[in-house]
Amino acid sequence: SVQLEMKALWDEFNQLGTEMIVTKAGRRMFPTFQVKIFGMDPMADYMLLMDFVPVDDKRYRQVTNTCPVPRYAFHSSSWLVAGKADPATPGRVHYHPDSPAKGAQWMKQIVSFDKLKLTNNLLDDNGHIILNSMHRYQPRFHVVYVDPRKDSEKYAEENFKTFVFEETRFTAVTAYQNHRITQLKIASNPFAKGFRDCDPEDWPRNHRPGALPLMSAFARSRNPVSSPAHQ
Amino acid sequence: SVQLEMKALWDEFNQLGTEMIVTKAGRRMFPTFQVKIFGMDPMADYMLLMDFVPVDDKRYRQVTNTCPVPRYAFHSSSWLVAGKADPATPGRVHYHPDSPAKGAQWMKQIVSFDKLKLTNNLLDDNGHIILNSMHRYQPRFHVVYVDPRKDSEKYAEENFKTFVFEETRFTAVTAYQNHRITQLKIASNPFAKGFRDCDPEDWPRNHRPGALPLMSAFARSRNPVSSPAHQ
DNA sequence: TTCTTGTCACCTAGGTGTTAATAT
DNA sequence: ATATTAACACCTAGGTGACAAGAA
Repeated sequence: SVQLEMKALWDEFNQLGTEMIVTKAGRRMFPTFQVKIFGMDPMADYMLLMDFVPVDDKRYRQVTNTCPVPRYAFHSSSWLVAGKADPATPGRVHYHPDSPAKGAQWMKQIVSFDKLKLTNNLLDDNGHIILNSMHRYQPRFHVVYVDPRKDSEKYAEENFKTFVFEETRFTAVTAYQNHRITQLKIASNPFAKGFRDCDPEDWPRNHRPGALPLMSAFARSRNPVSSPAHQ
Repeated sequence: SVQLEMKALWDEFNQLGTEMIVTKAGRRMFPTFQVKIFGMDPMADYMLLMDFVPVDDKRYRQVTNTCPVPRYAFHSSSWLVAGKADPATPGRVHYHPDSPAKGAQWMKQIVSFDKLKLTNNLLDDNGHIILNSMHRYQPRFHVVYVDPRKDSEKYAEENFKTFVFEETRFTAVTAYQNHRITQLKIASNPFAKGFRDCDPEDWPRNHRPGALPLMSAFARSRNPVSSPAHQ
């Protein structure tokens, strides 16, 4: 069995509609996909990998807020279907760089996919995961038992196990669309500390799930709740 | 067979008498021990590891230069035997973190031991290599073939191969003793760039073996050649 | 108008020798 | 006198969102 790490943080992002930046050079995910694994054979070899499947066949676009009141005249509020998905990207797979390794090795600490990078470059030759911007994806985690038997291909089915955590779904974007996502990233990603404007001490040390994310009063006051948009 | 990388740099250090810093927290080696490997079975598993053996049973001390002429009144010039070695340190071993891996994996790129750290802390619990300061050591590189046979212990001898490069010998120190070693480290280690005082562009790009190391004229003028000391 | 790209200041994380203080 | 330690400034290396300019 597999347990998602930082589930509370994933939930918080998922509630707002997680966005992940894709760039030509490749961008890491935040939160990072990390799991604790249980129940492996300590002496057997396993490969760990991830892939990403489209959640639907839709392309998204940003809803423009045309409210005339100045204080609401910022940007946008929620997602709108913009048509059929773009042609599928090469369905790449990311092997955890420690693969293959013994079950004991995998289980004795958190397995972190922090080397995994997302790109929108269809011609990428760095082995990064290629995604279409403005499309939604579901990360999947796979465990492959390295079967020592000579005819191991026959048992491919039973040596393969997939785990899906719906709270890790996200929209690939080239720039953040939802300002609250931006603020939550800034508040919780150590590498974005330079953009914080309050309570630098309080995160993530004293963070309790359900507590308000650390945003400036300004950020907190606007963009109240994203609600489904009807055309 | 195994080929030492950066041999020219190792030779240059060795000619001056290589010193490696040891600290409580652990210090990397510079130059880093790196090798190219040939002739493995691409499909077989191997473990790669290093250890360090005392070159002799001597303890060293610095020769004090008592020359009264001011311009030579700096510090020291060469090494002197100071007595029998201190009690042996725990003979630790450093496994390359990618171990075990297939021969094909090891051979397709340079194998670098840049995670290896040296410490003088006898109680170290970070798995670092423990050495006595002011003692000389010979790094050794070992390749272990992971024998799939059930009674593999019987073949331990033939599945084990050791490589020694004498030019990688060094004296463990807590602070540099030979100023020319300091200067060569500063000139060739990118992390010490902040201490360079000339030709910042010229190293190591245009470095030819045998060329003078980049030192300030001041450093070059003093400490001319270390010669063996007789008591 | 909407989306993408490249550059940037500002971070994290950690590897350098220097230096002054301390230990032996 | 010699050896060790700890704090420090200055690097490498690379992960952030902001922003302005460009592309579709």
